[in-house]
Amino acid sequence: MSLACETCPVRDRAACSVLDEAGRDELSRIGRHRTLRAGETLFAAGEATDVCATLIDGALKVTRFDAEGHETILALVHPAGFVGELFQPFSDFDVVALTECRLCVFADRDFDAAIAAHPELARALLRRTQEELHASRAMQSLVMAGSGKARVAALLWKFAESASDSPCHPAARFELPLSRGEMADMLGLTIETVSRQLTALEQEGAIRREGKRGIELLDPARLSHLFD
Amino acid sequence: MSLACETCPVRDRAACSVLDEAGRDELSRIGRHRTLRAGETLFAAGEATDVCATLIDGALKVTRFDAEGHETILALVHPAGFVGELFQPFSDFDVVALTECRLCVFADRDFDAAIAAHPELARALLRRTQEELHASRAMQSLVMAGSGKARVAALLWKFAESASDSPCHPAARFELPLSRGEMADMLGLTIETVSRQLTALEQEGAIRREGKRGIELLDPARLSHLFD
DNA sequence: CGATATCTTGAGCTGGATCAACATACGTGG
DNA sequence: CCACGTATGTTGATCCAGCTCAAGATATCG
Repeated sequence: MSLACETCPVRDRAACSVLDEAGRDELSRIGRHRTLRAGETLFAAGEATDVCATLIDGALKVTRFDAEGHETILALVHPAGFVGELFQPFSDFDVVALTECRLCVFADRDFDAAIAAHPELARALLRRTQEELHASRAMQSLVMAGSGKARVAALLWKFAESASDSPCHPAARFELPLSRGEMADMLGLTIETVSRQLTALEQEGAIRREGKRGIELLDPARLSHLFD
Repeated sequence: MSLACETCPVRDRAACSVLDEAGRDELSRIGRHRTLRAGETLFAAGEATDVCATLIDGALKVTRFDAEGHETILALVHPAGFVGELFQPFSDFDVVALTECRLCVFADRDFDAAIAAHPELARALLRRTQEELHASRAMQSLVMAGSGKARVAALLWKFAESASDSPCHPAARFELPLSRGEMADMLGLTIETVSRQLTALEQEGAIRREGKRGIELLDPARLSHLFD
């Protein structure tokens, strides 16, 4: 079998995990693996969106460039996540690898057929998409209403949560997965402002920095009360 | 039949339009009509989300209040639109009627069963949700990157498009469906800034105002080049 | 006709952007 | 191993778009 689902690290978390043996076999025949180097583009804005994919390993960003060449990061995609606009002919966003990535890629038309054949797959994808919509709206409200410090604090919190094994409990110590510039692009701020807010948070005793990317949460409560 | 789908004004645009006669009959048995007065709340943040709904008539807003009581409008819902988080136990957002509304309401558990029984319904909902996600991300990038004038111009454009019968062509003249305050809440600006940007756009010759809510597009190109 | 809500306009203030300098890490080749 | 170059991050100084506060203007309605 080409896709070797048996050894897939996300086989029980990805959308395809809701399928039975036969369904997964079918998907494995229409899909193919692909790897991306860090910085490589999966879809580009303006191009035809004829494929979709499940991320097996690594991290992707969904971004948009405005007229002046400024990049906005709209979402991050983690392993087991799904990308692709099944129903829109052209993409308005770029999807780019942040790190080296392994993906399971499907042609849109094949995947749409699989959705029709396997209702539970459609339902799983619906669930995923509703969750993404929810996350997008949460981000939108943060960016629209929150101050620079609140945005940085919320992003730190999100990273702390995803670095922790127990969900909804932030890790006390973690490494930032993004550079200052990437954080700025996610938050609609500049590199300088992100840097200054991190120093401010450190001076207030909310966090401690270790090197460029290491963060220790000294006072999670103080951090979380800055947003929400 | 309780829901009288035969006379429903959105029967060929709503998610349920993909169902055959039998499927629609089934839905009509599990759903019920509800009307909301302007300002009435359908869901409130923090409450259990045990129902979902298709909007038949009127307009809804999806909003969030931050700690200081500031409201952010995250999305508008138009007739044939669908609201409801099928898979999340509690809502993080309020859904409130902007105008008097008629809705077709379903219990989440019933609707989920209908999705399982009718794959085409799941697919239709998936499509709708992907489109909403797309719209949410477009809004997010506008708010993160765009100036005040760009945001106001983009909102005018959106209203002009939805006021026009032909899609993708803005109406030359239309009435603003929102107050200045509601526009400000959608754009992450203040009432004063929205008002000032409208005056600026009028002085530049891009638009002409007629009374408080009437807008005439004098120079659509000048307007649209401000964003995107 | 006054009362209340909505909108516009003006005058300053401020948070984050911009511009600029410096610091630190990390190769790569001499 | 060190010298240098590049990428990344920090800090300082200034500027400006949009916020805040305040005053009028324009409905709309009993």
